[in-house]
Amino acid sequence: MEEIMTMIFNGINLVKELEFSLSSQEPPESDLSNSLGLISTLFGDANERLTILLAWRNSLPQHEPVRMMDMMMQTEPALTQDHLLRCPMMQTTVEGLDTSRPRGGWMFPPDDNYTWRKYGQKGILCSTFPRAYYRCTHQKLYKCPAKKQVQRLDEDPYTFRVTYRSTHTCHLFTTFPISSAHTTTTTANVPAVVNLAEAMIRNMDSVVPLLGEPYFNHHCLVPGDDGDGDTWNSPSQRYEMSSDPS
DNA sequence: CGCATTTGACCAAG
DNA sequence: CTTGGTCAAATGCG
Repeated sequence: MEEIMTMIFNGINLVKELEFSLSSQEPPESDLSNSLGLISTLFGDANERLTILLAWRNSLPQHEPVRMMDMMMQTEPALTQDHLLRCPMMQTTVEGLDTSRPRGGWMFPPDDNYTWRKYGQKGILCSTFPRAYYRCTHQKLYKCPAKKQVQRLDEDPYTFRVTYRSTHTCHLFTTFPISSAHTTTTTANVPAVVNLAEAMIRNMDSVVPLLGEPYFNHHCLVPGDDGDGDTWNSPSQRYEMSSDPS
């Protein structure tokens, strides 16, 4: 939200500058066009982000989302979750999508308020893009077993599948905000989605301030009950790939 | 210097 | 053997 306000104020400043330049002299038409475009983009982006934020807030349950997530993960310690993160403005040009490392201008999938350390990356069969493996930064300190995989989708290079596994135990040792609010819930999966989505939006606001229209296509999957909990869900089978039945 | 990332090697499972 | 996941040395960065 802070970022949205910043964008609005920036827009206002631009308007003031434009007003000043108009009152003092007639600026070149190209400058005028640039200014107007900038202002329009800024306000447009702010509006879109505000709309999305409001939409998500309206869809939020009343419980505290982080707690919902924690509780769910603790009741299902072996749970694996898949999410799709859509990042339409990931890069200004589409070239270089095959690259595996961020360069200037790259925008990576929004994070989830946890700190992750990358420990591996591997090319995956039938997938153009490599899969990245992350574990919790506090794995050593707190024996935190949380891990995640990030995989860019062939059929939509702007979409990342993020697969979570194991629960974070690290925040039990930190000042992570834990309210004493009730944590009972009826549906286990939906709140996790909401939580992630909100986390993503928060992160978008703080990390990618000039990103236009961050919208997300994220799914939370009911994990297959494979019993041992030692296998990751097979994403390609758990997502309906409407366009590509690879 | 400490921490994170990169990347080839290694390993287990099928 | 192939494949996905992890390790760990090398490297980069603040």
